[in-house]
Amino acid sequence: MPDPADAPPPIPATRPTSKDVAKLAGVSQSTVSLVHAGKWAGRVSERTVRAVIDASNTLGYRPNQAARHLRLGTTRTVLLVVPALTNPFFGAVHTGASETAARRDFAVVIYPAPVQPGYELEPVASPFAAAHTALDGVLASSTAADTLSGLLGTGTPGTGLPLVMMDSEPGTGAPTVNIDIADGMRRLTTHLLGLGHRRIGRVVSDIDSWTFRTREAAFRETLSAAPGAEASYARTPMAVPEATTAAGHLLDRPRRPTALVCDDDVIAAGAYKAARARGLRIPQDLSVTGVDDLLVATVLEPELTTIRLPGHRLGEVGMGALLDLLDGRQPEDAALPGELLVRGSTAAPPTNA
Amino acid sequence: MPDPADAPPPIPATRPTSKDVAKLAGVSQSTVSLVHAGKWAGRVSERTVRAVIDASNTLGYRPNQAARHLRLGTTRTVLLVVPALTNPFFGAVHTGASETAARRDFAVVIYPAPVQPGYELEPVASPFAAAHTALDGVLASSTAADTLSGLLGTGTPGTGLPLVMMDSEPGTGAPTVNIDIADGMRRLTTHLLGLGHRRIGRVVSDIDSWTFRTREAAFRETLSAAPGAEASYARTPMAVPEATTAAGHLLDRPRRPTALVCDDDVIAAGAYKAARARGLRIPQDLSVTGVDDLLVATVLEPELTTIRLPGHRLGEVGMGALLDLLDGRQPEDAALPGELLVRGSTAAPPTNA
DNA sequence: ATCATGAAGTCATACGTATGACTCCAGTTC
DNA sequence: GAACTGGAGTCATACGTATGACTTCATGAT
Repeated sequence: MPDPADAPPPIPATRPTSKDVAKLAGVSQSTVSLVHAGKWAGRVSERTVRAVIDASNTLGYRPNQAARHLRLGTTRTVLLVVPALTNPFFGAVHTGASETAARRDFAVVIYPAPVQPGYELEPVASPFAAAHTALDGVLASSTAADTLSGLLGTGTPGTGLPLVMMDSEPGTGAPTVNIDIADGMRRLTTHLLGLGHRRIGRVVSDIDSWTFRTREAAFRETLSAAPGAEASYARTPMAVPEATTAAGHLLDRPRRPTALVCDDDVIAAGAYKAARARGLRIPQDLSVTGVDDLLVATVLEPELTTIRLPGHRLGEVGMGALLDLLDGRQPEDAALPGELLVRGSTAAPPTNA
Repeated sequence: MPDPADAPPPIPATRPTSKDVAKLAGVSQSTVSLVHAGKWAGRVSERTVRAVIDASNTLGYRPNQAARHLRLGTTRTVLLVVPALTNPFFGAVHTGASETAARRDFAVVIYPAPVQPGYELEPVASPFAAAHTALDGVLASSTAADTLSGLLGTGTPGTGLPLVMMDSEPGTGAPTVNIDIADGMRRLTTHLLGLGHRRIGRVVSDIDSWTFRTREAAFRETLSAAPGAEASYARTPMAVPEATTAAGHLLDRPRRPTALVCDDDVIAAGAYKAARARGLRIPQDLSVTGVDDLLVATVLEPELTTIRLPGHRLGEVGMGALLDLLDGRQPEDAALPGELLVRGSTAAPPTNA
């Protein structure tokens, strides 16, 4: 049996720990921890700090997150609940949110939630519950606040999870960060009324959530101020084929609307198809508007008049509010302005209308 | 001083632990752990199991993830690296990936990476490094494999992280899961050649990655088999305005191409704009094709002939491969078929061409 | 010489779980 | 009655970190 002292120094296959670094640097594990936490001022000399850093680098040491999570009682991970990432708007929200989170050393886990109708509890509950205890907070979008907060359950003690809602009814418990879509919708409606439109069709989303209720309320409120103005309605899922059908119903009415105000750009794309199928020219025979300013808005011919929603900013501000909440500061409800973009799809109604 | 025995039972504000459950159920902490892990067969009687479950429910107990991560040396969290979530294709990839992950109790953290040019290392490295030790593996898409694997560093011992690449050069280290875009591109090119096109313009992405190199290689290979066929090129970022300009250059050439084969649907949307600006009708004067089958493909008029990429499936299969890898099984390289969708944007070239 | 002071570290412990090694006991077998 | 068996649990410990309490030592003040 060879002398063990002659054996090459054992290279551990496992990830190095603070103890390994301590041994190499000739200090205690505490010191390593202090250095890595940046809390060594007045406790560790600069020379020792350098030695620890050098040792850490040669070993490729990274603090074990699981251990610090356990010790600190925090995971620096938050959950982002969005309806579907296949909608680029929520891609933007995520990007904004995780940039802000990263800046404050938080990770973001996404849970894409089924949208329709309201919220299915089952599919949300299970992966969510699994991650439950590994989360510090939740940033949720476009959903019934009560369902979600029921899920977060302040019922059982110590179970409540800090929550910020995006695009949701303010004043219902959780802090909210919204896009001021009411303002945008008023400006849009005013724009159409100013062009002379009086018979306006609304192609609305079949999702019952704050943002769509608000869009409709702002529309009606603005319309009611214009004498003689009237509205007709069609409801549709937010997909092109269905929206085409829904918009078609409005266009087939005896007193055809001269403008279609759609709840988002995808629905507007359907409206274009319906108009085209009936030989109606946009904007000469029919004005069309959307909401979102997605890629399709500028691909449509003519380009779509729409309200640009600041998704990226929404994510930033929403995440900022959540992180403030986690720091113990109570964030104020926020409302971000949308922007009316007037493009080629709106014009004065035909004179014979 | 009142008798402490008379004080009401202290209700802890903190989350209950397995110890609390144990006390309530009158068993040891070990037993609680065994029950929750489902490993009690032959070690705990059914009556006791029920008692533990009841106690857990009344207290609202959830195992602390940080503690089990530490104990088990695993976090059940993987990183998904994608270029940008604002591209709905990657939204689909994420959805597929996280569904598969959830089914096996894994969480997915996204890191949206800057695409251009190649990969910036700095921005990737920092949030990534932070999460580094909290990850079990990485599923990465569309990037230079060497940059990323350098980041994952098998250099320092014990630092390597299991990695699966999507849409990347096979055989360069990590297992790959790709879309067989070469096959799709061959079919697409054959389709155009069959219609009679011989002068074909290529509007290619300026990103240098496997998928785009492969598209081009398959195109050229197919074209070279057709006598007299020739190709012209324009390079562009994947955004509508730039693509419009690039496609315009091709259309302004003396011997104008009769078809434009674009590297994706967004670029194709730009080609539509360029054609329209020059009074060219699609498909009578010019055929156009894309790749992806995004929403825009069916919004364009006429609808776009394109290759549908199974993004959702890519995410599923990619995540499956990664989880297999984590289980110690070596996954095989996979290639998923794309689907050629012939729509209204392709037809025979004009006879006078 | 004695004491206080502050710098530079180390010690010991707790976070909550999972699990291999035990113990204990009621039957059973010889 | 002794030895064994298997069921039902418990014990003790380790995972890697962060941090309040402690120690040590040199310096300067008294």
